[in-house]
Amino acid sequence: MRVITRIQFAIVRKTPKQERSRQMVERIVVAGRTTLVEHGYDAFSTNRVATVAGISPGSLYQYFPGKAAVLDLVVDRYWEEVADSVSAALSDRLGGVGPSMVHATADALLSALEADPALLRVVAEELPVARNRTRRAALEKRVRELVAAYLLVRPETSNRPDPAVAAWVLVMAMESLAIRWVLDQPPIERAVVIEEMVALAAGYLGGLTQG
Amino acid sequence: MRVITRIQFAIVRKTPKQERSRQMVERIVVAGRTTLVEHGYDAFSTNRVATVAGISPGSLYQYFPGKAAVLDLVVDRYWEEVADSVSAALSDRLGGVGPSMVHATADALLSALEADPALLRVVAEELPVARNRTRRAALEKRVRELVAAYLLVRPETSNRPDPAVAAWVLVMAMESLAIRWVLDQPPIERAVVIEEMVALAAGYLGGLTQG
Amino acid sequence: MRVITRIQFAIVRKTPKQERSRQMVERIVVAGRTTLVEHGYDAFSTNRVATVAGISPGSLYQYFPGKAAVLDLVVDRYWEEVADSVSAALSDRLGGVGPSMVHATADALLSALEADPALLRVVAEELPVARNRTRRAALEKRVRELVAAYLLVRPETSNRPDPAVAAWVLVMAMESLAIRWVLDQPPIERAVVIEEMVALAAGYLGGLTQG
Amino acid sequence: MRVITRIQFAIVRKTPKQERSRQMVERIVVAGRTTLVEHGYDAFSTNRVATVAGISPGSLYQYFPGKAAVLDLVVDRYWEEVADSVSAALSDRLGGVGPSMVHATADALLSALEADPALLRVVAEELPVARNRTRRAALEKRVRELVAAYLLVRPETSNRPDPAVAAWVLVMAMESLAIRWVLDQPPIERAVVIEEMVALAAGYLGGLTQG
DNA sequence: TATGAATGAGCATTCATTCAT
DNA sequence: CATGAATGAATGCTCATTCAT
Repeated sequence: MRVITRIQFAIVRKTPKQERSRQMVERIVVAGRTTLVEHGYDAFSTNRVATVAGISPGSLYQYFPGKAAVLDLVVDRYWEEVADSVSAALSDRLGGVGPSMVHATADALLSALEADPALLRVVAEELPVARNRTRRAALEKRVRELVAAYLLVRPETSNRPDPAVAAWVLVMAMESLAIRWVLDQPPIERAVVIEEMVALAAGYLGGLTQG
Repeated sequence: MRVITRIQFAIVRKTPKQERSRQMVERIVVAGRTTLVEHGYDAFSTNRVATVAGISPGSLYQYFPGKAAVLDLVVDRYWEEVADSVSAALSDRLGGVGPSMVHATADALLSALEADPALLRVVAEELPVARNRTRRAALEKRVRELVAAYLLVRPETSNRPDPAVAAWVLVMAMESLAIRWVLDQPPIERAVVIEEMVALAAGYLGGLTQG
Repeated sequence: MRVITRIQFAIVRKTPKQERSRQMVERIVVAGRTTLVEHGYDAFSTNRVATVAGISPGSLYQYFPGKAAVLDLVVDRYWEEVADSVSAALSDRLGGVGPSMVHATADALLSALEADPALLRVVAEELPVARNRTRRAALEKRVRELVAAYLLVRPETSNRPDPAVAAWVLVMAMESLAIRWVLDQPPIERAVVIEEMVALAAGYLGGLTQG
Repeated sequence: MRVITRIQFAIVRKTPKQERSRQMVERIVVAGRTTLVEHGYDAFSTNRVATVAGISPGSLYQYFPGKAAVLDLVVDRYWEEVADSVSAALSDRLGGVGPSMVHATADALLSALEADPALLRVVAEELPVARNRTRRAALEKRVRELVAAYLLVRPETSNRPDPAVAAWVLVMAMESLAIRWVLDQPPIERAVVIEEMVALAAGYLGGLTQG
């Protein structure tokens, strides 16, 4: 065990150079995220991000090819975090019955989005969506495929004719509801939205009511 | 008839000054919309909008306090058009049975969004959404209240405990699905999305199947 | 006469707007020339030129599409001045005999170049020649054609088989010698260089010795 | 033989340190020249040159005080090559008769310039000429002195009063014509320019026709 | 010595807004 | 009212040079 650990160290550990580079990238991404959250997209200039990161504008370009790349990484990280949470919750319950799975997933999604509403606001509302379109689409696809797979494996859980279509509808609706609930703060209790999301999914699929 | 006309005139007619002003506002809004559709948000500069409107940049500031105000009005108009279509479809069917009403509404919504996909793309994806937040929220509210009223008047159509909450969920889900379907062009037939939207609403409310 | 004058005024006079614009272009060109002469090409930045011209950087772009255009105009003006002097001297003597014509032309060329040696230095030595290549080539061509025409009209003045070739050789040699004499300041009297230039031309053409 | 070798070694061999240094300077100069030829002066950045030389930007500064020094040496080398060719041709014919000497020299000059037109273009047209001024002047001087010496030794070959002046005029004119012919590619045959250059020199000196 | 990450002043250009005419 | 020239702060980015390792 000890030996294996050592070998893993030898393989996984970065050289000092790579390590320092990774740290700078991290500092810049954090600075970018901070800037975005605290001052919005308009303030997201390379000079400002560099200043917040405590480096010179020139140094930023040693780690990123340009402003867009910094933004991309910040946004990527964000959606990745969200997708990770949701995927984890979804995967954990994949063997379970319908409603509780939806419930857990909705809960996980809300939690992930609630973690940093300010960043969610910027990412979802202030950004030229074109920028994060691809990434967001990729993550939606990832979740969608998970859902479609589930529907395919357990056809008795759904009345809908096409699992792919059903997955698209479900993921889109759930995502939108969750985002809007977090951002718009309608006078609806957290537990209530989740219930409603479950009801929406359950009612749509029909078969879930038996689960 | 004459009298009525006069009265209407008295009420509706603006002074010449106001009338001219209204026309200029109109020209500017149209110019802004055109610019947005044809060249995207990046090209939406006050100078360009003024040029397209056939006026000088200075004049634009006589009718709007700044660039943001022009953008706001353009976006307002757009969502107003969409909301008008949907409200009309919804109001027309308010007396009817559930599923067909949802069907008609979804159809109307899709049609409204399909009318100018280029503008929808800009408004929904390129714009700093914060800008049109208020207005869009207002329009969603308008439709939501209509739906809530319906659910209140016909409680048998819904199993959901809180009509206001149900209306929020429904409107949000329908709007999101429609927008994404138009913009992302997933491989789903138009008729199919509508069916799925109906199924989503029907399943959610539960009672619709009986209506 | 008075009437004609008035008409000419009406035709020639610029509108106040055009006049103001012309003055700004002038100010910028002068500022560019000054910058070039006093601080060299490295200092020729749009911001500096604008500052020297007493305007804001943005204003420069109302009169020129970019930095290159300002530089081009400065350089154009310079070579035009030089070519004008030389052409004038050449044209004046076109009917005269050989050596005195060459003498007068060389004198005119030297005088033109001596007028602003600092600018000559920058234009001839510091500039990315690509920039003023075209213009300089055009002016050389202009003078060359004049010379070729002369040689064609008065074949007895030249022993050289091809007037076009002879013109190319003469113009190039004279231009180079004049520029280098002004810039390098070799220990050669002004009168002597001119004499030598005359001798060079006369000897080359051969027939001139009779003039 | 062995002894001689040792002596040569003692004289020629640098200490290992000097030797290594010389090699690095060489690598950098070659890298600079390559960069200049392949990508022009704009690409001539210290970082790029260092990369091409296979060293780090910091190391470059161990061998050169700055970018300018690298450029200077590259340019020096170039003009030295050219001057070597010309001097050689000139020296070879120093004992010979006039016209054939001029012919051979002009031919050598053209050949030297034609050897690397890309570099000639950069050196003669793209560079801030101020940079290579000194060196180029030195090389012109070298050739000039050779010519002056010849004129002094063989006064019968020249009608010109001052050999130094005549040498200046001749060298300048020949050099300029050759450079421009190579770079501008006028519609003149190679043999023809050489003939014209010979005629120019011969006519100028006058006495050559007798030689 | 050699390195190469870090620097930071500087660049050309844009555009929302103002204000004298 | 209308104009449009003028503004000037701000932008993304470069690159010759330095210096801690």
